[in-house]
Amino acid sequence: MSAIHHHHQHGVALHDSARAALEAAGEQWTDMRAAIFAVVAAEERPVSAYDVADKVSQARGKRVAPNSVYRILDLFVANNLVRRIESANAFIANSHPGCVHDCIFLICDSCGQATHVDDDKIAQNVRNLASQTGFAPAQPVIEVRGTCADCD
Amino acid sequence: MSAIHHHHQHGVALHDSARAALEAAGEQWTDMRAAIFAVVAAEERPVSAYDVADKVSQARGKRVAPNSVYRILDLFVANNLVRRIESANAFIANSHPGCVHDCIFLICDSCGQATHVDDDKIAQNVRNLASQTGFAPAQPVIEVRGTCADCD
DNA sequence: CAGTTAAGGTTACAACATATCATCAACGCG
DNA sequence: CGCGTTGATGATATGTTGTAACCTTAACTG
Repeated sequence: MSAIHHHHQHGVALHDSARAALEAAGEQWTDMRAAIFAVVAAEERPVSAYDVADKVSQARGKRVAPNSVYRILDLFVANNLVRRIESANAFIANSHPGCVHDCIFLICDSCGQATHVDDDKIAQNVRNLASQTGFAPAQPVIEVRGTCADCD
Repeated sequence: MSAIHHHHQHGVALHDSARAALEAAGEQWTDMRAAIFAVVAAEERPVSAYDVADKVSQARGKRVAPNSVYRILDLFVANNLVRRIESANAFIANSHPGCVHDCIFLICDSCGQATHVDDDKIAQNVRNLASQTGFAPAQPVIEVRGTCADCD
C-alpha cells in the first residue's frame, strides 16, 4: 500500500487547514505565525530558517530575528504543520496537516526540490525493526537523496 | 531478511580493515587519518567534527583545525569507513567497512548511543518507492530517533 | 634540480541554532 | 480599577556546524 501525495493544493486551502490544525491544538494563529507559514508554504523546496527570516522580514517591512522564526517553526513541527528535513537542515510545509504519517521525502541534490511520499508499510517495517532490538521508536527519519525526474 | 550488527569488534581489527579499505581505494593511510579514525572508532556515539578536532588535538599535542577534520571525515564517508548521521550532524565509524549497505541507525535521544542495523529488504523497498516516481535514489537516509533499551 | 601532486595548515567567514532577558498585550480577578 | 499572570514576540549575544581560499611541505617524476 503506497500513496503518493503530490503537493500544490491551493495555497489558501492549505493555509486554512494549517490554521485549523494549530487552533485545534489550543495554539493561537497570530499574524507572525501566518506570515511564517505563508513563506514556508510558498516553497516547493525545503527552506532554511534564515531564508524564512529574510523573507518574512521583507514581507513585513521590519527585521524578524532568526530566533523568532525558530520558535515558530518548532511549534509548527511539533504540531505537524511543517516538517523538518534533517539531511538539509531545512523545513517544508506539510501538505496535509492533521493527517499524521511517518513521512518519506525524496530530495533532489540537483534542484533541491523535495517530494513528499508516504508508505505506511515501509514506515511500519522500520518501526518494527527498531522495536525488535528493544529500541522504542519515536520518530523515523526517512529521506532519500538523489535526482528527480526533471533533473535527470 | 534482517541482520543486526552489534558494534565493538576489536578496535585493532576495525582499524586494520578500515586501512585496507582506504588503501584499496587508492588513498593513503596517513598518521593524521589514523588518528582521526581512531577517535571516531573509539566512540559508540556519533561524534561531531568539532569533538573529533578537540580529541585529535589532545592526542597529538597540537591544534588540529576543524577544517582538516572535515576534509578527512568527508574522505572517510566517501569511502564508507565512516557514516554521517544526518539527524545529529555527527559521524560514526562503520563497523564493517568494505561491506556496503544502506544503513539504518537507531539513535537514542536520551543517551545519544547509535545502533547500526541493516535490513536490505527495507532499504530496497525505500529505493523502489523512490524509483517508482521517476526519482533516481542515490543515498537513502534512514534513521530512527527514540529511546534505547537501556534508557527505557 | 624543476615541475607536479597530494596532504595538511592557517585564517577567515558563512550558515545553522540556542540562551537569556526584556517588552507588551490580553486576560482574570480581588 | 489596578494587579498579577500568561503567552507571544523582540533584542542581543553566543554557541555550533560547515566551507572557502590560499599557503606550506613532502614525496614522487622526469
